[in-house]
Amino acid sequence: MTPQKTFRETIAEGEALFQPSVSLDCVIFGFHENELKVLLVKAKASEHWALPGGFVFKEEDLDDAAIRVLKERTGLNDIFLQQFHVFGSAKRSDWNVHRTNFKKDGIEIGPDHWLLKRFITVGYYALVEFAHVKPTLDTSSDACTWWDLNDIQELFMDHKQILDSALDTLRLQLNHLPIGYNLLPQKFTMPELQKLYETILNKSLDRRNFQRRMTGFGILKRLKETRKGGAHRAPFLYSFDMRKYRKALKQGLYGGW
Amino acid sequence: MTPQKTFRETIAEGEALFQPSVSLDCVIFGFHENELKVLLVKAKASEHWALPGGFVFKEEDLDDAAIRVLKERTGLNDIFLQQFHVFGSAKRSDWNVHRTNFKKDGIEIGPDHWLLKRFITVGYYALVEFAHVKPTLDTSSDACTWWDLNDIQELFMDHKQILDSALDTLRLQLNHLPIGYNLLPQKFTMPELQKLYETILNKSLDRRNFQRRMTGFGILKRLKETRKGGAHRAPFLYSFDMRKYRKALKQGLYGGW
DNA sequence: GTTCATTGCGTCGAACTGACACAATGATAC
DNA sequence: GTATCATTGTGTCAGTTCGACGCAATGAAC
Repeated sequence: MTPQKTFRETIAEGEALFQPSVSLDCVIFGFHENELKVLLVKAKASEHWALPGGFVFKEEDLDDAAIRVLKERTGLNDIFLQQFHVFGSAKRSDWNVHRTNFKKDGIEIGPDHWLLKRFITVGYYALVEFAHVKPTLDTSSDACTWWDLNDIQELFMDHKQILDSALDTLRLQLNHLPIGYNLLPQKFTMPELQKLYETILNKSLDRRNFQRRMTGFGILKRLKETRKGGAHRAPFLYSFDMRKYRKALKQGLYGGW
Repeated sequence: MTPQKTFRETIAEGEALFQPSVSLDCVIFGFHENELKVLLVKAKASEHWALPGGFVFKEEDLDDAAIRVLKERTGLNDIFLQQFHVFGSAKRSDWNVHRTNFKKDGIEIGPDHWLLKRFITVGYYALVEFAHVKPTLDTSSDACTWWDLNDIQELFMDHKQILDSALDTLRLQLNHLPIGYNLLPQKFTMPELQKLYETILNKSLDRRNFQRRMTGFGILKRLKETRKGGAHRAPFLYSFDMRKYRKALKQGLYGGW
């Protein structure tokens, strides 16, 4: 069973397999070399790169479908994954434009084909540890790789808008959720954590105030080790105190009212 | 065209009219007599009360469908309305249980009828001014009325869960959005605004600190008038400074980082 | 006019925030 | 081996905010 064949199969049998009208797209964030990255796929159906997405099997929970898509693209289970918005504009998909692209691959689909119908898509965003991800092709894609957030100009259909919306959500969540755990390796230094925050917020923070604030949350454990090998003074390594981390995940970092 | 007839028509023609698989439900919050209220409908299809909901026309934007449902139930346009979560469990709907209820109303539907299929529903929550709402029946309901939040025990399908989720979202939004504008009349007193916050958060706040904080946001205008007629000192009336209010809606009340 | 719950305004110490100083560290250059 | 120097750990300090509470003014009820 070649990939091409399963792709054809999916296209042929999709209507029977999937919940109609509904799709999902994942904005998968990673952090590498002090830059925020997004995992994109090059869809066969288009010239453009796209967010990894998929459809929901008829007996499958929506959230499980998102977990499945993530697992298929990254090889990862047990990941921070959250829906953030539904994109339901009537005109958001224009698959008909892409019929010709299918043709180029020798795949003919009729004008009433299920793939050409209107889809309402649920946006999920995921935070993953860059080094653990093995970007994996699926049968409907030519490529699957990390993109630097700053290099992304135009994407398939409304996927750029979905991406921007996910970034907004991430920036908002940064205020009341302990984000670092999902994007950094288990052990990390304070400057690394700060770079992550600076990158997401796109603004520089005071080193000393940042440290005071983060330690103040009480969700970090300072280890005895330091990160040697840098050109200067070796910073301490930290890891998350999982008990307090989970508590903060539920309650939020700020009490609010 | 009697209501009963359009109900039958909708049931008969729905498959051709609506986007399959997708529905939406609205959690409509109001504030009255110092209590948080939710607008519910008594569905013909069930013994239970339900959230006002609907389906998406084939050429209609998802958000427009929510606006339409809200307009139909409340008579209101131009309302604070926001999607907050998608409920996509495969087992969330068990319409088959309710086939018998249709039968009681003399409506027979087959086992493959579109209404019995699986739906993924998008949850919207709305904040409305209680006094402006005219609860309006639709053709699929026996009743439509306000319920006190505390009196709601069990609802249709998973609607109680949807309601609880909306309330969580509202409580979270309270931290960074100027909420009062949508739930209170144009002119209101500080104690009234405080009661609203206390009701939503289910906890009492210090009168003086509340006032300092709210005025500190700079989105309120104190009017020259006072609310006479109360048994004691007449409190000043306030209204929202719309320019600063809209700015706060976009930027959030707290800077965060 | 007295009563009294409620409202407007203010105070005070504790906690937090932003800006910055200074010493310690550790690889690199010489 | 030692000087260099960017980077890190820790601390200070003034300005601001926050939670708790005091007190006088108000206005309907008696």
